[in-house]
Amino acid sequence: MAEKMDRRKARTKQQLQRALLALLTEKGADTITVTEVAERADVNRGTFYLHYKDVADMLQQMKDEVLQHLSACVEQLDLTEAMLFADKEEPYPPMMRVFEKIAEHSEFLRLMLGPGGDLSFAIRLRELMTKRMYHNLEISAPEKHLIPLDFWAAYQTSANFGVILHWIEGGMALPPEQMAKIMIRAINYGPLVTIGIRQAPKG
Amino acid sequence: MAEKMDRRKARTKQQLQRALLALLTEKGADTITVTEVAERADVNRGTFYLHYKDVADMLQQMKDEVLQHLSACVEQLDLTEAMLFADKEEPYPPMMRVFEKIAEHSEFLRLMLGPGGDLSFAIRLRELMTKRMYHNLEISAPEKHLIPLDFWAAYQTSANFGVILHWIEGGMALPPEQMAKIMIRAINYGPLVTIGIRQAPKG
DNA sequence: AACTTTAATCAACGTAGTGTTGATTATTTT
DNA sequence: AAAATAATCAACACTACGTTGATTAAAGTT
Repeated sequence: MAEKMDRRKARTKQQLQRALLALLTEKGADTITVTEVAERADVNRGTFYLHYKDVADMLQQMKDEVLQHLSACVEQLDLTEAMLFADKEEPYPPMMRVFEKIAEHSEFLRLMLGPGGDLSFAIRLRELMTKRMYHNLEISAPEKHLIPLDFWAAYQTSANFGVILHWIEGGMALPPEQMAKIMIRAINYGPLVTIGIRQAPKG
Repeated sequence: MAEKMDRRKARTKQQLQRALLALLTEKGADTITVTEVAERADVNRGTFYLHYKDVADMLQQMKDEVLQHLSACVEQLDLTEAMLFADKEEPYPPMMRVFEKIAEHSEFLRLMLGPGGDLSFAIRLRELMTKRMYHNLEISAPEKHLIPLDFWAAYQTSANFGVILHWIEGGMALPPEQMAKIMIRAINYGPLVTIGIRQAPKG
């Protein structure tokens, strides 16, 4: 996947990415020009086109990379396993690793998920986060209920995503370990109880 | 708030808005030019500048208008009142009016909340939807709990917003009446139970 | 209906960013 | 040391921008 890259190519690509990141903290993605990125990166404008088609393409590639990284972590999650940890009052390790990865890309994620961010990216990330978490539960969920199943899923997935968003927006004040705990609890003590998949905790 | 407008001014403004809406269904907002909007609206390019600063400004004004309309509806909500209707199995009328207003602006909302939409707008809408719903509850919420209060709020508000998003994304298949029911149930039978603000329903 | 005010049109202008080209220089790999 | 690859630079035509001033059309006003 990652072929060896010419040192020069890798270096200028990094310069360009840093430049774009810096510009994103200053102004909206829409208003950033190739000229600006190149100037900021101290690179000839023509050089930019040796790497990317335009600014939008560059951003897209960066998004894809981050999602790729996060995806690998999320793949490791197993909700059934996670529930055991919730009862033991311990953070579920794979969940911790997810939050650590998020923290690793904090700057980029904060930009892409805040106002001025990219809704398409947020939607993809939400799907990534929740698809795997619930794909094995859907079968066992009851057919008829107070709320249609698809709406229940929307409720649940958005809720979990909202917790993550809140963490990112708040500058990731809490450590990944505590976030893992909170997340598991949210999943465990949330509407899962209501919908009857899981027994209510004693409290 | 709405002063009488010269017929011409109102007419061309409408033409421009229709043109922008049409273009938004075809391509990303970033790539839409003043020239395109003017051409599509069958209006001189210079005329555009008599109404808006640029395309971004035009979109912003349209967003503000829609949010203004929705805000008026949401103002009418009272969560305490709403809970009574949940028990009675009836849709809470002010909630219905909210969903009717959403349906009224369905085209625009679908565009702004889907991929390619505007995250800033989504965030503002989420805040609008949920701020009023929980502002009176926060006081009565317990201090210490399994999940920090701000994370619980993030969970809850995102969850509710997710339900609305799901409805919009799905083409608003269910009628506002049924959505009002679902929404109230989600609020009522959700983690409110868990956090102890409300007694668990008998089921 | 005549008058006045306001909008929209049109052509033209300099400006800025775009995407590409070909020739040249610098760096890395082999 | 030689070959291959990247980055630089200047120049190009092109497109959209935002603004201007003069003109025409349509609305509101008395």
